[in-house]
Amino acid sequence: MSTEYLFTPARVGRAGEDVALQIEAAILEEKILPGESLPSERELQAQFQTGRGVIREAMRALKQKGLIEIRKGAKGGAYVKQIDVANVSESLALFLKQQHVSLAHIAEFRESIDRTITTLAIARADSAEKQQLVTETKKLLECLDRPEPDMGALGEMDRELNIRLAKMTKNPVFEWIMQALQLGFSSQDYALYEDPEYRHKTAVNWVETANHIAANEPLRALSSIGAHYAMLQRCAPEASGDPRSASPPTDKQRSYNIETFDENDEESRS
Amino acid sequence: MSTEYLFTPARVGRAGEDVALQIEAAILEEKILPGESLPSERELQAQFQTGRGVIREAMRALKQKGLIEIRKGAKGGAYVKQIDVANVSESLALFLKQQHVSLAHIAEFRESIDRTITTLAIARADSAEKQQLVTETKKLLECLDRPEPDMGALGEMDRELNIRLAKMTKNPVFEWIMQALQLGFSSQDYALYEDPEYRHKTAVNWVETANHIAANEPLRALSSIGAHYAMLQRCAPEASGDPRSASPPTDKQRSYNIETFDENDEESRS
DNA sequence: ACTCTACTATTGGTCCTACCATTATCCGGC
DNA sequence: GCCGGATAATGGTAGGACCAATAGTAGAGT
Repeated sequence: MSTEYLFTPARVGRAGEDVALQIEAAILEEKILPGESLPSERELQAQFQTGRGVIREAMRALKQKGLIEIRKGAKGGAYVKQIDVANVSESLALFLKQQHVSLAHIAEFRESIDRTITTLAIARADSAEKQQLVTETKKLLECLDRPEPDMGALGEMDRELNIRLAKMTKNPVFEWIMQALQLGFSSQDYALYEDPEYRHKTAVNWVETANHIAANEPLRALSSIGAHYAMLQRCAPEASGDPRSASPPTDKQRSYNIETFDENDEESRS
Repeated sequence: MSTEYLFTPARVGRAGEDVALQIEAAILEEKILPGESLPSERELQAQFQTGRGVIREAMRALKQKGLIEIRKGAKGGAYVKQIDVANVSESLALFLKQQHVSLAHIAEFRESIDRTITTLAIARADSAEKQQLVTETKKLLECLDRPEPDMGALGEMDRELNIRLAKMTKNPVFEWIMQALQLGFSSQDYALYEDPEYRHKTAVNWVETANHIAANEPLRALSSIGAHYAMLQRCAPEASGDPRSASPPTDKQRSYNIETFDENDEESRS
């Protein structure tokens, strides 16, 4: 009963996009709220006075954007949903992957974000959250000491820790960016976790950082983070080159052309 | 001759996604390079042993992801292209829009990014780039003093300045994030520019910041940036200037993985 | 020999119709 | 009252036909 005549017939030539845009607009203007469903494909076909294929293509585009979710069967159809960060992450991940962006560049960005997040978390999170963070980091350390560490699980814990910390800023933007980054270069990240030294030092560093956060010691916490990224730089093997060669932190060797980084072959493992 | 038998017949039920995934994988593994074109839809239809509608929907999804570009006519088809930041931006913008992210939260994030960018730019950009930045900021100030300032042009200049500064970090990630942010919430940003005081102070602040950057004075430059965001907070209208008030420390606030749709009536205010 | 035009082949865009698979709902038998 | 099958609604697929745009080419005209 929701949609009487929201939609107008589509023009020719690019009808599919036209349909998609109209529906997207309706969703963004909240004429259709999350949880509600669009009319069935055959009904839309009638409203737009077009073929069903056009509607289906529009639906596919909207689904890809994360605006709708499609369910089969009776009472199925296209349900408007809240866009998930995962959509942004996927988009970012695709981009990073295709650009062959070096780990060094991402790490530098992450370090800057991590520092801000830590500072804000110390300022805004309550002591319970901070204590919880400490507990989780200790759990990570325990898992590490087991005989056969599960890389997947460890990576997952690391990811969750980062997101937990980001949540403590009380600013959702930081949380989303962190999630996007986590998903964005997890593939490269896993390789690092293969290094037992990196694994161990990372876990220890997490505990250290969490303790400093819990103790409301911003400078010490930032120092720990700096140590972590310095260590990452050392452990990063041939993977995407030396950070300094790609983006030197020292102001002595500047004026590098960005296009000249990452000359190593793409690891076509398998 | 390009694609012999890269693709295998798709399974039933979700054939469209299957096809899209296979093609996406082929692109990401660089079995098809940017600039090259995929086989025609009818050819793919044969290779995948499926209907043409399935292929078309897959194409639509890939196009939406920004992986391919579709041209009509003879020698048309799906051409693999480099993903543009615009895709990430659009995704992010959609997300921010639907989540009703407050300007305060975005501003806080931007401030942290801006500070890092400024620091890195001072360290890595050469003097020519810095001088160029100063020149551009002065140009912005000039445009502002004209009788009838064009909001669109001013916003554009501000955007370009931000991106120019981000480029000076020599780390493309910062550039992309800045572009994504610029495109992502430009709609909200324009409103601020309506305020003549904000306009003027922003321009003056830009010149100031650029001068400090050119003079290699990181602390003064950061101070300018802080002043800018403090001013933004004052000028921001009802948009709740303080991040902490916009997002109370309770995790009760509207989350993104929302399952609890608000039940308010669907009055479509127009 | 050059240029412009019209034709043609290729390819995406649309429409249609039929049928299959899945799922919520309803109805009848137990 | 409960359970299971029939039913209907809906997305998913198949295949064919035609339209529209476009690049290449053959041919007419100069």
